[in-house]
Amino acid sequence: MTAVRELPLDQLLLGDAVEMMRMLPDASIDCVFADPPYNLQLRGELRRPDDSVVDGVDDDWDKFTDFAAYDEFSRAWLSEARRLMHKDATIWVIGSYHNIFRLGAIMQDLGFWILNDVIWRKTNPMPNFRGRRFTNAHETLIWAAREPKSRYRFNYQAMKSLNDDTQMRSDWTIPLCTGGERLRNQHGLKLHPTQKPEALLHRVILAATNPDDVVLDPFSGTATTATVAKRLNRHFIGIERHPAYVEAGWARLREMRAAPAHLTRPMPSRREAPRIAFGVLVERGLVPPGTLLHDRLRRVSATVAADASIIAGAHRGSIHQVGAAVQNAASCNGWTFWHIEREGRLVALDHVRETLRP
Amino acid sequence: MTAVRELPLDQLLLGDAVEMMRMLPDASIDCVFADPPYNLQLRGELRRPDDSVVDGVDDDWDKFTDFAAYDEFSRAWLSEARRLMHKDATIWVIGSYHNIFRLGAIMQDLGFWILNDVIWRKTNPMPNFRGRRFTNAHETLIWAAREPKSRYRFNYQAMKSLNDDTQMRSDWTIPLCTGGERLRNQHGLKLHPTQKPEALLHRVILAATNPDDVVLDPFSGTATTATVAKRLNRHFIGIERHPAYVEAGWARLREMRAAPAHLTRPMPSRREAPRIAFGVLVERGLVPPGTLLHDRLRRVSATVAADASIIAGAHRGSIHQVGAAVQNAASCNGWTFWHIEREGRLVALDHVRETLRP
DNA sequence: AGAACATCTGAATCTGGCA
DNA sequence: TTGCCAGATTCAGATGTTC
Repeated sequence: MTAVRELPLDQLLLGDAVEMMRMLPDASIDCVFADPPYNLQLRGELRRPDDSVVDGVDDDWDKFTDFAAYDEFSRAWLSEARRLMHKDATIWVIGSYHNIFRLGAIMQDLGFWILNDVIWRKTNPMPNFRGRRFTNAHETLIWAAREPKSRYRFNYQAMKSLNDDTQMRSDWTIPLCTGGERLRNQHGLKLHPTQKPEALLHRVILAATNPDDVVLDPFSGTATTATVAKRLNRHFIGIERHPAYVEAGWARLREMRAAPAHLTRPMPSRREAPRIAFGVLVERGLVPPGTLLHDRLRRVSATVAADASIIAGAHRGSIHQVGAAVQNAASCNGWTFWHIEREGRLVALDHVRETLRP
Repeated sequence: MTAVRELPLDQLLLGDAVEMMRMLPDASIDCVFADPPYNLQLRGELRRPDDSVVDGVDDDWDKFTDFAAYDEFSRAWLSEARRLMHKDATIWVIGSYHNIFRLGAIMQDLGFWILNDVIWRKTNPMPNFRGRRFTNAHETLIWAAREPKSRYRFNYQAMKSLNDDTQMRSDWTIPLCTGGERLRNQHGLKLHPTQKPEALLHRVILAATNPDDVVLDPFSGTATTATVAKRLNRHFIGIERHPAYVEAGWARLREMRAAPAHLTRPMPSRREAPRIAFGVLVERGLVPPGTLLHDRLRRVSATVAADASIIAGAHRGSIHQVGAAVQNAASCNGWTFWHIEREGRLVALDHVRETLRP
């Protein structure tokens, strides 16, 4: 494969993460999700965190050789990922205490701007059999923008909606991937040691992308990221070096149907809603010239002029400017500060404005 | 001050962390708890939606020019701490995404052996006022042994007892330090910007030390670590460079009474652990160690231990077991059997527990 | 006295579009 | 790039005030 101009959209690419990423063009990716292997073994084999817990090999880590090799490997793929990300793109990286501190520090050194660390709290973690430590009941995700000035996407209202209408917190309680979702071979053994739950990717993708965005997973495994991306009408590119995983991933993708497009758009946020100027309310007679505006407790009032400026004593200007002036404040949201009287009760301008929205 | 041979036990030392640690002898400390500056990089004033100003951390001690400066500072104090720790000692370090990845990587580089990363889940975090990120609802603790071969202390049964008789997980749900526990100045403002809850230190110290062990806190602040260590009959050494904090710490220590020694020993590990959900009340100070419990008619009484077991005569165990034993009954609901005295009246534990529910 | 309501606050890397 | 300014944005819990 040689470098391509056009992105290979909705593909699982068989090959090494860094080598394959080198083929892709700069600034072409909207979001990266990466579940990197955590250790480099002597034969170049890559192991993942859960593997080490089961096998008990975590105690055998040779820190001097392996930390350096792991850091070099991490810098290589993170640098390539950063090149592929456009200015406002974000990246998610998941790991455990074995590797996440190194990954986080390297990301900061490369110029990524951490937005949150997010905890995946497992409802059903593997117990600690030897009773010598706390049950390892979580993994850590780092969510970062390409750079401090990125104007990154965050679907705040969608996350709030997903969480009973309160802000989504940095700790997510989600079960392990088990049961029918867990891919198995002919012998009923799990196909991949660390298959992530689709619920986790659902939240990641819904939080940080829009429909038709391109999500890259450089350690695709059995294509959980790609599968959820397809369901949510996002484009995906997966890279995986084990042919068996790629094959299983394609089979999984064939089974997945995308949800109807209108259901996968994030909950519209007020920030992104079309702006409605106060003048429109005046023009259309909802707040005719001469109307009296009051603050919530009727301590101050103002009069609406025909040009949608308002007048309070010596102050004249926008609803925001005059609201700030009468409070002696630096700034003010006039939409929520000012009210009009309707049937004897005060109603915020913000509420009046709602009647103009679809 | 010059180097000492004997440890200055149960003292708050006024001075710089690294300089003061240099005075102390090698391999003399059993456990370190460190809450270093987080290197927050706050760019401007932040206001709540109601336009009030958030009182952020703007202290000089949290100002570093860049990551390199922060790393150098971190390597210096972590190296000294490691020299002071004996072979089997452990260290706890708390931080947020701003600094914890750098700290974790440096700890690994210095030869510490990470045992767990532990998440402090805050029940009542400050929201994200701008709706641009996930609510920052947790902080991360790293628990590490001095070296891979350390035979470190972990009071497994005490942790299990504190957690409803199931293994203590790596995520701990504990509220912020507020209310009466929060130290304030004459004007009612918080004395220290980042005072940690005693419940957090209770769990840390109970998990990883024995009575009479020496706990070092190189960034002692208002002496939360020292205060909880005293309550649990551990020795402490606190280092703090701000005289006002040291003074407040001494005042706080004078108020604290150590619990009776036999109540602060961890639950014997061979013993069948009781089925309780009582530990949270002990940890949060609602039923502090040493509290006397009575039955409704004050015919029998028992004493609360730090690990939430209770003692009545020769009986020691859960509130349920001891309740059954003193009645010569097959079983007993300790929540309704045992009462504490409040303003001269007996209140059932079940009622005390209600205050922790929403 | 107690319920109902109002106010305050906590380790925070906290906006975006247009001229 | 910088400056201006419209306007979007909060949860749990403790404490204080009013009815």
